[in-house]
Amino acid sequence: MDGLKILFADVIVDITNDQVDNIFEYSFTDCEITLGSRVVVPFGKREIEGIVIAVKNTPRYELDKIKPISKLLEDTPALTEETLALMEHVSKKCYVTRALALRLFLPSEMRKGKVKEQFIKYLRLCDGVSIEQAVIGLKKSAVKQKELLNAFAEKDSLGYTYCVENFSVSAIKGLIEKGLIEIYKEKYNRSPYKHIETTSKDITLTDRQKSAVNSVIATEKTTSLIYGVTGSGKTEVYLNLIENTIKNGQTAIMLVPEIALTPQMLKQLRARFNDNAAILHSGLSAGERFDEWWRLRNGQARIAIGARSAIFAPLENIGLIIIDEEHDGSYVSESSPRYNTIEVAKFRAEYSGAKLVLGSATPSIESYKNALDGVYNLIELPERINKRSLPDVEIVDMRKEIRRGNNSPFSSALKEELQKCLDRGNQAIIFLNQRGYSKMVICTECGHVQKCEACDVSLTYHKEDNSLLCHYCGAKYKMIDACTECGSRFIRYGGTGTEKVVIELQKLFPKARILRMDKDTTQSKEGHFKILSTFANKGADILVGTQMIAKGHDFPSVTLVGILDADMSLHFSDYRSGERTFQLITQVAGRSGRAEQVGKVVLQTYSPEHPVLQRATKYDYQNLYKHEISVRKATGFPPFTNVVRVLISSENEEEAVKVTKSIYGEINLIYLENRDKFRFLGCMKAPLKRLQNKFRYQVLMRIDVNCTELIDKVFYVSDKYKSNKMFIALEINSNNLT
DNA sequence: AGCACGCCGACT
DNA sequence: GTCGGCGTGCTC
Repeated sequence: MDGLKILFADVIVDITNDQVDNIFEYSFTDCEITLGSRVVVPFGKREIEGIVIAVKNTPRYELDKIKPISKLLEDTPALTEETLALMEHVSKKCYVTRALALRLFLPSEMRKGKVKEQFIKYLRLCDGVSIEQAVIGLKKSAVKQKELLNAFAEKDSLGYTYCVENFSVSAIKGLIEKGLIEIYKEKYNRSPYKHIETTSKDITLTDRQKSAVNSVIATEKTTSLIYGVTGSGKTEVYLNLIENTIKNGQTAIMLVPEIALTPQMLKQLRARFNDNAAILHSGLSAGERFDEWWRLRNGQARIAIGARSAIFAPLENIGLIIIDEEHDGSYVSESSPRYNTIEVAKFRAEYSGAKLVLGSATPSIESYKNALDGVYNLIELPERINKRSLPDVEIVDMRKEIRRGNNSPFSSALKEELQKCLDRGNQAIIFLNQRGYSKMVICTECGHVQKCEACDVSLTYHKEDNSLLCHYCGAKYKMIDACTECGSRFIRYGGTGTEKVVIELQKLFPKARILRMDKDTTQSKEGHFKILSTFANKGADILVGTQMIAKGHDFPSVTLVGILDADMSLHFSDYRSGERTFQLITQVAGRSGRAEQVGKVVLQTYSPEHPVLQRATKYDYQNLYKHEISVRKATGFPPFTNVVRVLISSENEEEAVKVTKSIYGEINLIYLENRDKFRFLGCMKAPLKRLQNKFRYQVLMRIDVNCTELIDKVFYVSDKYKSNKMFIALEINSNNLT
């Protein structure tokens, strides 16, 4: 019989090393093995997990060297033709091995194979058993057994544990022995955020929302950009689009910028689509993520929701991808593979013929340019629902405050507004982008600043556990009581962090209940969710927090937002600092006055006349865009070029310098041949010149867009220098070049 | 990534 | 003389 016909498979083994970034051939006869199957293969002397990326009749390799596949891990192939193609794409675009790209598609717990499916036991009547007849057959004394049998009149199956609690083990056993009932197992899905209540409100779309929905459906363009002010009801548009997609029998991906935003989005999705929505993000437990992943893979759930990594959701027949707050920096991965979520989404959308919807109140300069150029379908939602006005933004000049002798983190204007807000029983949000107590610890005698031993950065004082933390490498030191240089006991704290703000606020408003939300208070499981729901349920009056409170949360009672350090991001030497600052202010401001009451924003700054701040107070995105785009065109920055950095790091500084010079030399040759395509080329120390004991150098360049082949060349000349002591990384349009 | 092979320093 | 350091190379 030719059922035993030998087939051959191209396999990617799960080893992320450049030297094993090859396709290995194996033989098999098991017809269950197909494209995308996860398998175990012999590799050298070991057994390694791998993925089948092709199946064929004839091998490329010499027959006697081909080993057979050891086993098939799951019957359902983990990847599909589409996700395999995407894997290849990511591997090429991000300059990473296929094995590393593959990991994006699988829940990490699936690889080591540790997490098992969980089963739950149920009881049901055996086939052909009638309750009435069975009850007659029982002895009179078997009261419990009779009760249990009768319980099946209501339901076909009962939970095993439920029966044990309500009847008894012996009753169950008795009935099983008589052949009347049986135990069966069913897969149990550990579903996250079970306890969140679903708010289902019937919503009628406004005309503008309706036409937005129609426009996305009608356009022949793949990508639509919904440019809608905060509170313009973008979410409702999304929900309608998803509904439409599901009705068409297709699937959808919905991305939000932060894990913290998934519960509230899930709430709305569950209200509309029940358990048709599955959540995918790193905040879930291993088991939860595993189950949610499989619910999507086998079609039980057809809507994937999550932060950026959910773009790799195992869905087939995708009809819609939504990226909310598309301008957000979190959509660009900061570690390898350094993928850009929007780029990945475009690939998936084009491959599947799906629609891609980008939504933002402050679109990225690049996206807005694409929309104006007609590459994207532009949809505008210029009005807030119910025509509520955006909150008033008041700029406070902190230089004047200091001259007046006010050294506290709060201006008198902010204090007044806080008082008013609290008196009225409303809630306030205080935003500043610095966690800990103080940014640095300085000796007043010799001026020495405490630094991390492994990195070239000052340490942040955390009062809560009386420690000094390095925010870059995570190192923790004991707080000093004397300067480590001169022994002086006079130590000053420089730069205010959230911890200090809470303490100072508590002094000013002793009766106020204050919550803090930053990386330190959200470490526990569902930590974000707990803090946010406490605040939403008015369990606190003031919420102090970093970046993570800026995004998308809806707190109807918040009428005041204080931005303490609007300058922080403004004076970064980054071409995007203006754009980022504008986005941040608009976003934080959007937290205020979401219900009936008019909101207020107090923006504290040392440069009140700065045009970006001026435009931000007027929500003047149009002029911000005009200004930014002309500057970038003139100076050769994205979206007209790509900023490419080759980062060279090593514990040996001399070697790093040597390699940097060699790489620069080689890139310079490329530059000389393509002068017209380059806007800049230079090599220098990285802004953060030492991190985790490694010295960091960089070759920086800006290359015209559409010249990706030049970036490829840069990669190949740089990558040669990589070794186990010399780290080389290529970054394209990275968010922060530290 | 591992594991084997291979070529030079300090030990019973 | 050997045990063992980790540099280099290979895995279908």
